Amino acid sequence: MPIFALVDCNNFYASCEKLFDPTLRATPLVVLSNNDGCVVARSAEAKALGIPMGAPWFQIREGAERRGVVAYSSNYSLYADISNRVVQVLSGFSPNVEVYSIDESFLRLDGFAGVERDLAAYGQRIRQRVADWLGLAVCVGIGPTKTLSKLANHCAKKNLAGIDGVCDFTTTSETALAQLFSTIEVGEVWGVGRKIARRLEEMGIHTVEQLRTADADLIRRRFSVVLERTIRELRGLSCLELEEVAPDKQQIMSSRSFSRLLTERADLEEAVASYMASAAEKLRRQGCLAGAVQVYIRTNVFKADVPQYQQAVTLPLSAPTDDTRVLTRWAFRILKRIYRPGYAYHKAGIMLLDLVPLGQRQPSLFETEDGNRLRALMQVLDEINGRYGRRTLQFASEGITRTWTMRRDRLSPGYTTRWEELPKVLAR
DNA sequence: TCTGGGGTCCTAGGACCC
DNA sequence: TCTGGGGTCCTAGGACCC
Repeated sequence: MPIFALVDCNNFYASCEKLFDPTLRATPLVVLSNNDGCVVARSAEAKALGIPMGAPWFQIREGAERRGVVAYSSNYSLYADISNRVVQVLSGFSPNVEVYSIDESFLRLDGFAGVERDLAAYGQRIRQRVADWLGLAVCVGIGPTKTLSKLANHCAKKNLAGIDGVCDFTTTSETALAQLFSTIEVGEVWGVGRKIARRLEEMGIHTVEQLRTADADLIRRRFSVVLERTIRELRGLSCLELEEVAPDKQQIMSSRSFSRLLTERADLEEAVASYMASAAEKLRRQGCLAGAVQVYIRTNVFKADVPQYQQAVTLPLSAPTDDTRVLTRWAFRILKRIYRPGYAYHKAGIMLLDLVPLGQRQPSLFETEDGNRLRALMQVLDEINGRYGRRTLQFASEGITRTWTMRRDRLSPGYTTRWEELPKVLAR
């Protein structure tokens, strides 16, 4: 029988911000989405004050600040770096780790039950080491399936069945499990979102236990095989495997809201060129070529009183490519086609689709350029930017003054990723 | 003034094939 | 009155996750 552990960092972004600034230790703190838009993470203190997840910051700012809440812009290079360190530590506890998201990893613990006195104690050692080495709090959920380990993690966080942040279902009796699951809302289950939860409620299924004991065939017919699989996982039958090697992306997207509304095509071109540059870099890192490009632009959907417009066009390429210049050229063509003067644009995005690995490239019959030379150029570009920082070398089309880039008014230093921003320790 | 970004999977339906 | 059977592929839309 497989055994999964799900390790999840508590209030991850907020905790990262507190890590290098001890004065924030007891401060209610929130982290904002790109463009300083919405609350996407809250420290325990901010949660205790009732700051809602996802709230637009401009709406709640005044009240929150009055109560001492401090807001930070998202600092993804910091979070990504800390995340990698957490994974490093976790790799010391299991040979099989799946990095599920920036703040969650699944571990296989099969066989450990024979060696360890009990898995909950092992979970405690994981918690202790992450706390000692990184200063972060994590919770550990353990179960015979991924879905159950997720649920165990939920219980550990809410202190439902776990003691001190660890909850192990593998040693919980069937009766105790049934009793516990009767107290948890069905919406807490991994894979049951708002819509499905509502439909289940209409069928009289309110708790995890009711879903677990529901008629799987009926659920399959009324919903889908996905939810049926969830039921089997809740019953302890493992249907989802550990994915240790992240599969290649099937599409790469890059989009941002602007810090101000844009009306000129030239400004939109700068944004589209910038998004394309970063998407194409990701594409090359994955060793793939894009077979199609999509560009979209839109006005601010929240402003009902101004003229609205949005348009997206996808263009298949005659030959797949990873060359930023070629991709940008096509993106500009699409932009030219969908751009309408007279609107105030709020957001643009690009997508790279139909990705194929380099080795499966189907050359065009009419190809004349030397592909290797072009590839070398992109390689040099990526190496320089990888070594000296993003946009050390950039395309002129990405813009120089770039007055439209997203707002990041409260950005913390790159504590672990920029030499000039390393924290200083002053000895006296 | 101000409302995020980036993904995956499944299903239904239409077009097409023999 | 009555109109087959068995498939594949693609796309759009909807659900979910973080």
